[in-house]
Amino acid sequence: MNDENYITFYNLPANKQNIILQTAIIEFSEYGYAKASCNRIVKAASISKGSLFQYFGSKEGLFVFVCGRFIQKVKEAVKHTSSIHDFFDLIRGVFTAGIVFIDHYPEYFQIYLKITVEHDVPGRDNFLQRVRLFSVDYFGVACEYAIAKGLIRADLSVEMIIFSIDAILDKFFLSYAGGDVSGLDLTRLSDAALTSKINELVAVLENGLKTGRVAG
Amino acid sequence: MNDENYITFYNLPANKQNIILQTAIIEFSEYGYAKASCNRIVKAASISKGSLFQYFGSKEGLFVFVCGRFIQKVKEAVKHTSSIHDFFDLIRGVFTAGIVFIDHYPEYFQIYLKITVEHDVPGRDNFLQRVRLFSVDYFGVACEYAIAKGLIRADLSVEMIIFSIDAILDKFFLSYAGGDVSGLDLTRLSDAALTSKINELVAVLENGLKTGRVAG
Amino acid sequence: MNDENYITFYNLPANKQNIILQTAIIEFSEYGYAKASCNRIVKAASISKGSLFQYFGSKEGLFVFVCGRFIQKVKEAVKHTSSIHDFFDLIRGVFTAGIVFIDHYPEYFQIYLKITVEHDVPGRDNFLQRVRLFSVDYFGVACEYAIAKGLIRADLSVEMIIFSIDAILDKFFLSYAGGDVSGLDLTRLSDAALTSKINELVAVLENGLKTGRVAG
Amino acid sequence: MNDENYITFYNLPANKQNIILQTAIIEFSEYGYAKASCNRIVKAASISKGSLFQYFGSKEGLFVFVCGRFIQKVKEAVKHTSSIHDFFDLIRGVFTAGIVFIDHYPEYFQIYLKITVEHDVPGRDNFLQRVRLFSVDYFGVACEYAIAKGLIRADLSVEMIIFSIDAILDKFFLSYAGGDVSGLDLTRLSDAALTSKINELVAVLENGLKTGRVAG
DNA sequence: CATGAATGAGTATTCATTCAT
DNA sequence: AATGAATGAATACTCATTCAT
Repeated sequence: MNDENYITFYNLPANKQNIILQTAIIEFSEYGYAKASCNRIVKAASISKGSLFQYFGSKEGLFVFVCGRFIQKVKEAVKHTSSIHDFFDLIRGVFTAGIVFIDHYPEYFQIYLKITVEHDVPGRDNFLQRVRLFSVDYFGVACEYAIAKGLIRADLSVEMIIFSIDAILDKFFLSYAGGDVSGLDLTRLSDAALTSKINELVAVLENGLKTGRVAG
Repeated sequence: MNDENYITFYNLPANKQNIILQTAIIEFSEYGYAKASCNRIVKAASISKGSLFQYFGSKEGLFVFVCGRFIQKVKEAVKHTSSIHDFFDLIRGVFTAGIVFIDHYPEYFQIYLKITVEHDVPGRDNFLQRVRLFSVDYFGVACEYAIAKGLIRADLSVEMIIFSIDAILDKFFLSYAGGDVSGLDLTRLSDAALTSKINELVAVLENGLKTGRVAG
Repeated sequence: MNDENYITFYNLPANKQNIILQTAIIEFSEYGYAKASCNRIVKAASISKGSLFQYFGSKEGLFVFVCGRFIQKVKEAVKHTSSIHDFFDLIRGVFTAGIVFIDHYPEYFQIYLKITVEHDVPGRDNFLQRVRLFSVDYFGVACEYAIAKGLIRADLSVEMIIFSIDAILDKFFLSYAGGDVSGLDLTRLSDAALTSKINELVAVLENGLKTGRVAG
Repeated sequence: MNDENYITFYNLPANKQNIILQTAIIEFSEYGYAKASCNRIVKAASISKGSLFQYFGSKEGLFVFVCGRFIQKVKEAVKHTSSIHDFFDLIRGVFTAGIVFIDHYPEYFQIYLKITVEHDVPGRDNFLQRVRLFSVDYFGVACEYAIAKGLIRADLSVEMIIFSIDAILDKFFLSYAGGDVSGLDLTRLSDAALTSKINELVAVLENGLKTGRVAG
């Protein structure tokens, strides 16, 4: 399964493709890579064992395929935020985009989380770099622009600014997806309540925690 | 493995106990709970299969035992920060304590990360609540005190303040432990460079990102 | 192994099916359920370990399958006695049918005996109710009819009449199958000798149950 | 564990002996011989593994010991019936003795049942011959005497007479112990109801065996 | 005499992958 | 192109017995 990847699979009727893909996504999201079972997948998707391996060559091939689809969806989800020009509005836009993504593709998000901590996942590093939803490449330009305009403190490195933003986004999405065991439960909040939480977090990023001004 | 737990194990000579414990820690840190292999453990620790189950009753028993040791170590690591009174110094203290912990027990930290995303881990929720190193319970009191003293903005909820701090700490430790694939590599930094990064992050928390003051 | 049971097994060539079934029957008859070994079965049947579980899903699945076949055979064995109208001839017919069954399927009879005293056998109660070869349901109608006709003493309850008959049949079959260690060895008797024993036992029952005196 | 059997065990304080014996009895009654676990026994009896094997040499040795005690109890239970002179009163006496025995030693009775169908039980044949509670040796003399006196039909062989009686006793005790799945449940009957059932069964035997007509 | 740690073959079951049809 | 039977090493776990202390 090196070159002409997945051609047999693409010849399948679209709805059969979808069933197989969905089944695989669910399996990987539930069990991660290593514990996912091809046996369960073929049973749940009602295809023969031989077919799965004909389509994807191996468990690994299937997983790489699923990850590819994942990345496509991420790109689509983030696309429309590119028109936002204010730096902190952009952050808010990313919060929103993330929520929408998790609502649409909760299993993909689970897969992402699993891969994060699982070693020995094929294509792990490559995948994580590409999928890391809203990171360096994305905020980098906007951040440098904001510094240049004097809108952001110049005594902070771009690197650590983005790190801070990423950190809060990561934890927020994790909590929203229900995977966080810290006190905060974002799972069952109304849209308004959620927006309020987001505003608080952006406020922290914007203005910090202290009452008296320190430096600028 | 309910009552008089681990008595057989405790009767073992100390160095044998250590070998077994270490072997188990390494296995769980590498594979998580589900994929960890008792076979590999007994082979690596040079004990018989029967012995492992005599000591811990089950894979689960062994895991719970390892987690217990983990929590002990966490408690020790955090203990000395309790004397710090300035809120942001406390945060710095926690950064340092975390680094020291990860330096001493990198495998424990890996286990923690694995459990974070793995479902069906015995005692998961209980463990995560207890081990969640530097969170709500820990910062809560100090934070409320700082607000009461007027040192921290009152327009932010304690909940979201702690969330922000946790978020940055989590990601920092993750990056330091080498598990983060974001651009930032904290793995090979000198102590001075590390301190500088920490100071930047605390600065963000203290004063936020913006140049002009917004509210207070 | 819930739905479409045993389909893989049924796709096997008939003689392979037979080998596997026979091997399993022998194993269960020799060791009962709990002590029967899947390892021994696959070795004796010359199939791979994986195959056995592909066919039957579990040891339990295999056992249930074997029991199903058992019940089929029992039904066939008893069928032809339904045309017998005289009550004591019917009893004689059941003696004969039992002997024929044990001759044909001695291992099945052993399985039946094992299940009788083994707890924790999957489907035990259900199985015993269905297989209980010549019991309440079977003799019940005939017995009530005989009482109504005045052929059997009315001062005995149907319940205890059947109990008595069952008791003697049970012990007879047990002795015939070689499992009884009472003085009586029915194992190596000629047909004529066997018939004579049966007649003696039916005579006891007849005189015990009948209204009119027969002999003495 | 061949010659000076169990001497170490007999040196134990009586109540320790009892605990060990009881524990073993319960284990064997629940699991039969093959599936009984020495591990469970030593744990439940709170003795060391080494001790058990010092006392009894092996699982087999322990089992044989338990069986020996069993036989003692059986002998005691039947003793007092030896004074009964009427043949059918003797049968009634045996019914009663059996009930009393099962009430006192239900586990022993379970062991007996298990052994009945389990092969590869050490000393099985020997044990079954000796324990077979109320059989040939016991009824033999009384039966021959009754025939000689003309109280029992002479056209039946002693062998089959005893067989019939044994059959009904066996099934009765089995039902009483709750191990029978035939319609009859003797488990929860009052003493009076039980006596009534016994009388019905003895009536069947009496009329079946006696020379003079009794009732009908 | 008592102890209990050590053992290794045993148990049922699952797995990704292959390949003849 | 699709099938699905076959595989054997892997999994966690239990066992009766031994023997040095």
